[in-house]
Amino acid sequence: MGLTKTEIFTTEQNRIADLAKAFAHPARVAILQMLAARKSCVCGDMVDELELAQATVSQHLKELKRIGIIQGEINPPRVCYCINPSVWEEARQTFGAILDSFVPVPSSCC
Amino acid sequence: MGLTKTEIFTTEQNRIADLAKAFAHPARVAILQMLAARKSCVCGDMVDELELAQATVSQHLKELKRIGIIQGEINPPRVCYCINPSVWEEARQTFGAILDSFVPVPSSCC
DNA sequence: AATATTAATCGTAATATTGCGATAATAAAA
DNA sequence: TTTTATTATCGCAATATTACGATTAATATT
Repeated sequence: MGLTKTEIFTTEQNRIADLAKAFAHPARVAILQMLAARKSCVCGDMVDELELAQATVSQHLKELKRIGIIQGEINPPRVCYCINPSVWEEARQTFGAILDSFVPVPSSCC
Repeated sequence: MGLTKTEIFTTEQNRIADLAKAFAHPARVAILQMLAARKSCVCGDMVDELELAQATVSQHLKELKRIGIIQGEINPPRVCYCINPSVWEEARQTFGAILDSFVPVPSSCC
């Protein structure tokens, strides 16, 4: 098939998956690292840093905007992108919670 | 094209992306949540919990094994899956580090 | 008004992912 | 040895993702 059956999972599980998708491609990791470090902010500068075409970078930015983890401010003819602090915090909480929910114990089955 | 240019990114960026992929599909989130809570452990039990075919669940387990975040112990005719504590800890460190690397400041550009 | 700069979008191509039925593999149990 | 139970793998189909050239859109600048 090739279509994720989102309806059989909880809203939370789907949101976790979406937040993880923000980090699930090395180009998006690179973009988020740049924005987190405030190394660059303008789309064109990021295109220069990454060895990817402008259209490709723009597409990754669009996906990050869809998830909500970044926001753009039009400053013609440039667009300045920034991390959305509240969604970044949501990601911190979300990954923190799930990753803290497992505590290793010696007597596990394997 | 459709092929991620892994060679233009750092090993770290590619590893982060891989670890994120473990959580980037709601079915895998559900599997990891079950394993973290030790709710179930055997493949067949997970197939019962999830409304997905056995082949599909097996494929997600394979991907999680490739990433290293789970490990399986053959206990014929069953296979018991568990979280790999060291890779889980790697994920904790990795996501913790990247998510802590951004600190909001009021005077940002957008 | 014409030009230049920058980013978004469109169209296309190729690879990846998701999902499942059918089959194979494995080893215990009868 | 045959049967049963469980999981992995194969083959296929459909959708998603990644990537890029070309074009469009928006707005300063000349």
